[in-house]
Amino acid sequence: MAVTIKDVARESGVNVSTVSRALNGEYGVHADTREHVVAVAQRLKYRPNRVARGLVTGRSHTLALVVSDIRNPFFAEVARGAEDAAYRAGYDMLLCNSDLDAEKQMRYAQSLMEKRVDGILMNSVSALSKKQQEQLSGLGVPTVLLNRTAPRSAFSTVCAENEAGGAMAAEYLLKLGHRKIAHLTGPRHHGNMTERAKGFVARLAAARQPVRPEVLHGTNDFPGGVDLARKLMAQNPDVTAIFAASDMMAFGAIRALMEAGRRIPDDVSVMGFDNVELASIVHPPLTTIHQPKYEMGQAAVEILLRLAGRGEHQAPEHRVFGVELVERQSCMERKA
Amino acid sequence: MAVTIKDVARESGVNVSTVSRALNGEYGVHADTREHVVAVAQRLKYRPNRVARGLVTGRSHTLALVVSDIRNPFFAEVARGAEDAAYRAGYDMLLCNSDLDAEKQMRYAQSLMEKRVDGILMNSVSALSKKQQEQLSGLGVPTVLLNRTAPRSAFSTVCAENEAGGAMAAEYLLKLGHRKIAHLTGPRHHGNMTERAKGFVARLAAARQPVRPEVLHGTNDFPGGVDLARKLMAQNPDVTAIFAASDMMAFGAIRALMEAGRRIPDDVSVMGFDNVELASIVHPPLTTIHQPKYEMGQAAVEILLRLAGRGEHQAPEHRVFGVELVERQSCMERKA
DNA sequence: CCTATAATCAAAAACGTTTGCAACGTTTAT
DNA sequence: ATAAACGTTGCAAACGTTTTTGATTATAGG
Repeated sequence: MAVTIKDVARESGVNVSTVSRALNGEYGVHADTREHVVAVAQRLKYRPNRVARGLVTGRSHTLALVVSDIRNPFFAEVARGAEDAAYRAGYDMLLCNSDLDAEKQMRYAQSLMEKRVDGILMNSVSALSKKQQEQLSGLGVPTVLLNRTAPRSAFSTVCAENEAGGAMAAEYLLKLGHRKIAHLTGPRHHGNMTERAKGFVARLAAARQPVRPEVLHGTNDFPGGVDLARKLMAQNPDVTAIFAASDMMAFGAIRALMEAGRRIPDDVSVMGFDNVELASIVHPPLTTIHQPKYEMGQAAVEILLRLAGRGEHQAPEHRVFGVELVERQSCMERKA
Repeated sequence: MAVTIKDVARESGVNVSTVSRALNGEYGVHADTREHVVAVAQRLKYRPNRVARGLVTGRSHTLALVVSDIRNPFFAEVARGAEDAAYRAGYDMLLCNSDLDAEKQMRYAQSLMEKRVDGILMNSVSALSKKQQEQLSGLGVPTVLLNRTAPRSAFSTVCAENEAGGAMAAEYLLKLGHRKIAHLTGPRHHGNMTERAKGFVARLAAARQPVRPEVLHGTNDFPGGVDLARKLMAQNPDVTAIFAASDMMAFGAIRALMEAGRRIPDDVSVMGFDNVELASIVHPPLTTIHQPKYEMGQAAVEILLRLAGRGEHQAPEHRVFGVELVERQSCMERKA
């Protein structure tokens, strides 16, 4: 039905191998024949079957991005950066939503390597057991982990300076004169979030007059923020500043605080982490720690492409991105 | 290197064809041999090469979603619905960001059919010329258009009741007593946005005391909303209600109004369209027209799967989803 | 006991490419 | 003049499946 390389060969009176070489711009075919073949191919509207090509070359020119949920604006931004980089290199990108579900994650991984993807960009493997992680890295397909420092594993990684970011937040809140401080974060052992907390409390503890923040664990999303903020108001009504481990949690906290009649930043200052687009849209505009999401996605596929290039020889690569505080209007000096 | 069907055949002492049938659960292989083959395959950790399979079957078990930008929360939601449906059916989904750029869109389309995707879910083809559209539909791969009523073309479509939604907004604003009304929308001839505007002005004109809204065209995003709202305040400072054709534009408008010292909803009421997650997060929570984004994505791939199932015989399918007004706190009765 | 039928499997032909190797004619070096 | 080298092309094998066809056996019926 579709026109194949054989049709082009027959029509232009040469062998299929010559057509292949001509069309792929390989060395060793006369300029005249190449020209002729190209013309015929164009006339017949020939389009190579990449599946067939993939079978013999062993490469699919396809990457995969597996995130917990593309609706999370953080991942959407990363995805865009990744896809742009892939597109530029002539690669396509599969999208997978894992919900951080271990079984789903493994099923995806299986399917992806059955399709011979050239590389996988994964959000997190924290839900996976040690054995599953080994199984994954044993698949032999280049993999880079996002927002995860895994120095000793076979995986490459791309992440932000989470710990430094936490410290920056602490520094800022301290500078504004806050002493009663809380930290709202995700589940325990959440990788990068844990790091943020670590940097935050460490910096607070290192102050001239050390402060021990209240840290509450919950789910890393809007409802989680609402929930934790309510809990906080119940048990520690006198906090004047809150640092949330993600913007979404910060939004939730703001909602809960407003509903309780607290003014922001007048009564309580709120900080986030990520700097998603909405951070500048909400009211009040959120002061937060920016991490370069787009660039991180981009960098991840660049690593992937490098890894996929050199066949077996894959020493993992690691890349960490700087963060910066972007000051908006959700924080102010503590009233005297 | 990887273990192939031949290895399984050799190891279990049968022919490859038998292995294939056994593993695919086809008729005509003895229960004992099937059992044995399955056991061997499991022991060898055999994973079928889907590229090879795709070459002979002609199906890739892959769908493609091409949207203008996955960072748009509307598309993220659609994408999630689509991907979930695809996953359930054992399909993978490619993600493409077109930026509504015609050339990029065509390049994607080419690449996708070279990879033999089984179906394409496209955001819009409005940027494409007539000729390009024909070229696209001539590709022979099932395609469903999102948010586009294209009754006469070869494409299937999934969209929301845009016109009715616009009318609902008008009705609501009218009921609140507003008479000086503006509509902020996207570029002219933007398909679904045009329909929203149409329903909106029509309903307004049909009122007992007809009102002619001010309608301004701009870009369909946050900055566009900011921009248009500023323009509006300059030329029509006395409007008391604004209906934006998308939530993102509404957010922009809110920002501009607030910066100008207008209170919402006290001074001016604002409505959006889409009901993205943020709509309930921003302050004030946005009154908007909800469209079932997740379900629309889902429905789109269901259609795609049906189309892909029956080979050539593809009569286009059309599905339109109802919308509903969700009332929050960005609108109030016009002061007497 | 022989044949018709069904069940099970093996053999081989596809699917559409890429690619190593041989063949060929022409030029260059010896 | 002959051999070597080179540039251009064809031939055929490979990639890992599915699927069609055909062969072999077992089962049953007459």
